[in-house]
Amino acid sequence: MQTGTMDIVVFDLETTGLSPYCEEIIQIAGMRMRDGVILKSEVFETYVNPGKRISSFITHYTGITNAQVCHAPGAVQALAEFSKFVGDATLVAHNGKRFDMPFIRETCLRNSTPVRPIGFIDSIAFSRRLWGRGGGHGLDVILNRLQLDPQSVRRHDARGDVAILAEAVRMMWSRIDPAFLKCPVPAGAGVIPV
DNA sequence: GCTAGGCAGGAACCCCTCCTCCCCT
Repeated sequence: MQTGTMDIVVFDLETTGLSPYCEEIIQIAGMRMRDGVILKSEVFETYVNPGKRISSFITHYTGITNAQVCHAPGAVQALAEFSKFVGDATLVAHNGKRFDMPFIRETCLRNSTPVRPIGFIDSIAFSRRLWGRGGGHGLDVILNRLQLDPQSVRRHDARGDVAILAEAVRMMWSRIDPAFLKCPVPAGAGVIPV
């Protein structure tokens, strides 16, 4: 993060399943936001070859096929490129504390990839801060609360999810701290390849 | 329309453990 700026990268993973310990990443997308401004030209996106078959359930859920990932880089290369894109920015993902960050951590561990610490914010924290406990904090619930149209993007594709999540984060953040001077919710830490 | 793993947060209770629910693909 540069002095005087709040650089974050909103990101999303698609995977072959829910468990970080036995499933693999198949797509990564990221979008940079600086001081509350979404930099739509500063995007990262790649498919990832999982080294295993994508189940029909996941293809149906995400729209991602085996053909789309078969010539894509593997997780080690894809995560290394993502890490370059991220730089020193703080990562933001929805339910990332339980899903996306463990997926990166465990994927690096399995591949003996050296990692570095990186700041991380779970966007669920913005929702909890704004709307308390009732009603849930799933992405669709939040989009509905913010009157954002989920049909405007391809949901469950990392590129679509990250675009609409970035807008949701921008709106939630601005309702808490319109100046975007610092993160208004507790930030944690995760790891990303060196 | 469909599966399954981990775990935060709350309850009950004074420090842990158990329980339930959430949320991601």
